[in-house]
Parts: sequence; structure tokens; C-alpha cells
Amino acid sequence: MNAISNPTRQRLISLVRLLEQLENTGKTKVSSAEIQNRTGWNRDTVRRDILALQANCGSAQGYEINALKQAIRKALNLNNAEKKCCIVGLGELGAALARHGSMEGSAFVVCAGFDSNVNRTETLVMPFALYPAIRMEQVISSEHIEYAILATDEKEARPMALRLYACGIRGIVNCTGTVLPSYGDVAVHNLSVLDALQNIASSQHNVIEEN
Amino acid sequence: MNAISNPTRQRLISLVRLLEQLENTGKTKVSSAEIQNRTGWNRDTVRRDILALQANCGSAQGYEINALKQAIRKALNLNNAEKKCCIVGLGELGAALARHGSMEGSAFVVCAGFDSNVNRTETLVMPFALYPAIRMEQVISSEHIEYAILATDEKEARPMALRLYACGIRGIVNCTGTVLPSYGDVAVHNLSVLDALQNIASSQHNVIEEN
DNA sequence: AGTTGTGAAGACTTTCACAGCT
DNA sequence: AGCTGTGAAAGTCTTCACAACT
Repeated sequence: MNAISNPTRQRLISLVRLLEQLENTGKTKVSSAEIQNRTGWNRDTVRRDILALQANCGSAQGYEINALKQAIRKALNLNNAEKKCCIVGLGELGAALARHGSMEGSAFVVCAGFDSNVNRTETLVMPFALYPAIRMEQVISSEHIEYAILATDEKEARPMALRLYACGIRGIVNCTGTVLPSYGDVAVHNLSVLDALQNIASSQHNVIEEN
Repeated sequence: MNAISNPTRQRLISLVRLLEQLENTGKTKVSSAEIQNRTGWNRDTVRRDILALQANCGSAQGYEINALKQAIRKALNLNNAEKKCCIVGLGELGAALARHGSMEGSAFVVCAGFDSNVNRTETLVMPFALYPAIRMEQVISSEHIEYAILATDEKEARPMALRLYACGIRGIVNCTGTVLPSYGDVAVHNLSVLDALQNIASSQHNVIEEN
């Protein structure tokens, strides 16, 4: 029972999305070469990733899309009962992430939102319950919420994260600019548009210097 | 002139943010151990990362924060003239990213927004010019825009990306759910809250299975 | 005690090369 | 021709261990 490595897991998670998009075009088979075209990942790497699933869904005509999708979901535990999450911080970004909700069809459901501005929680209309931040620990515990999407402004990010660390949550997706560490059993994943821009720009800079 | 590796570059970019936050608390020195506490990165890795800068800003009392920050910025080309970017797709998410703008103080400036819905470009108020999507290629070229933040809905993501590939841009930060590859000289960085959630959840799943 | 800097070892990932199959 | 599956090689990254210094 080989564990699936981190890089492989990240690619497989994206691959599920790609497979869904390919299915919508009516395709039923896909080759590692086509996946390479669509994602930029080397085809050998793609085959190794799929091999790690031990799913046996490939043939000389390529992989069976539906079988592969199910195998990934099963291996990564992504088709189980709905995992509850909440959004912390209902500013413009938090509200956009909440409504934008590309979560449908996923194993996750947003079931609560918190903001320290009571005005915000009383006037916003969302398809889930909103609470003042002071009730956060209580609601997370009573509703058995496991994941948080953190979208406060930068100043509130650390204090809110410290509260989240302490209330039995399993993971945080941090959409604030503040860098936050994982803490004990609480996994943190930092997302930042600016970091992404800087990564692209500086990697191109270094490429130029190599020549 | 050793090139800086990808993992190192990503950490250094986040490290700059952390250093800024530490500076705001009045600190002037920081050790690799404290960086480990704040980020979760192993302290040996932190030291190696900083060593790659060849900046010589460490002593037995730790690193000089300001010198380290400048060294990273210089090595990664993050303090140069403003690099222009645009936002493609001005739905709720695009608008939030535009205004939320944690870009101030960075090497980037948003200077245009595009949407295929003319209503949107005419009624939204932003601190930069808005254009109908049909003018995208023309504006990107005439304004010398180098980077794009893609925030359309999923259906528009691929066609918009294909247009961006073709108009001389250097990089795209893709905030749509659609997986997009880098293409030629155009680097793409995919950002997804759902992917981040799934990563956290499935990594914890695998940890449990290992026991 | 603490710190950085660094060679060496270890662990991990990707890529190559090719067998076997359609 | 195409494809997957896979051992082996190559490449990359992290961690260990410790010298040198405050």
C-alpha cells in the first residue's frame, strides 16, 4: 500500500477536473500524451501518477476516462460524504468565494460564514448561515465543520488562524496575504495571486539569466 | 551563478511577506528557527534557501531582516519597475481580486480589466480602465501588459486563455476552475480553492491509512 | 546555550528506454 | 504507427551532522 506522493496527489486532483471537462466533450478515452498537451505535465510522469493508483484502467488505446476518474476519487477519498467547511471573513473576496462556489459536485459543502463585522453577517445574503465571528468556535464545534476558507483582511488573518487552530478544525485554505504555518494536526494551504504572479515573473527572469 | 530552484523560489517569495510582517513588529533580526515556527519549513531548508542568494546577510545572531529582504527581492527581480497586468473576467471574483488588490507595494500594477459583458465594463467602477473583451488583444499590445489574472467563469476560461497565449503576454494566473497548461513562452499558474481543500483532505486521508 | 554555513548522505521525483500489447 | 507498464538511471531536494563563531 504505497502512499501517494505529494506532487502526484496534486496532479491527480487537477486531473479529475480535466477528465470531467473531457467527458463533457463526449470523449471516453484519453492518452497520457493528450494529458500532457492539456496540462504540460510530462507523459511519463502522468503514467507514473496513474500507476500509483493501482487501478488498472489503461490499455493500448489509452485510459478509460470514467474508470480513471473514479479510481482517483477513490484513492484520494474525494467522493465520500460531504465534508463541511466554513468561510471566515466575508469581505468582497470572501463573499465572492462563497458565491462563486465551484464546490458543487465536489466532496465539500460550505455551511457557515463568519465575520467580525456584525453588519456584514446581518445584511449579506448567502445560501448558508452567517454568524458573528464571536460565535465561531461554538458553531464549528456544534456543526462539526472540518475545514475553513480564510478570507479576512491581512490584519485579522493571524488572530483568526490562531482561533481556528484551537477549535478542532482539520485544515485551512488561507486566501489572505499573510503567511500561515500548519500547526499540529491543522494543515494550512496558502493561496495568493500575488505570490503566483511573482513566481511566474521571477522564474522567467532566471531563465533569461541562464542564457 | 547557480539558478534558484523552484521550491526555493516559492519559499523565498513567501518569506519576503513574512519578513515584512516581522519588520512591522519592530524586529530587525530573525533566525532560521523562528522562520520555521512561522512557516513550517524545516530550518535547514530555510538556511539552504537563503544560502542560494549568496547574500551573506547571516551572523551568529541570525539574519538581518532588511538585508535579507532586499537580497531576495534583488535575486528574484521583484523590486524592478512596475510590471503591468490585467484582469480578465470581471464577475464577482474578478472584481474582488481587482479591488482587494494586495498588490500595493509589489512590483505589479493592475492597469486594465476586460469582460465579454459590456454591461459589466460600463457599470463597474475600478481604479483602472475597463474594456469589452473584444478589445483585449489591442489594449494588451498598446499598453504593453505582460501578465493576466484570469477570473472568468469556467466556460470562458479556455477560449480566453487561447487568446491570451496569442497576444504576447508572459504569464497567466488562472483563478478559474479549468486546468490550463503553460504554452510556449506563456507561463500559467493554476490557483484553485477547491484543489487546495482537496489536497488537504486527501493528504490527511493518506496519513491515516499509513498507521 | 544559541546561531550560520556546508559537505555528505539520504530521500524523493522525474525521465529514459524498452518490453509487450492493439 | 500508437499505447501502457516498469526497471533503471538521472536529477533534484531535503535533511543530517558538525565545524566555526557569538
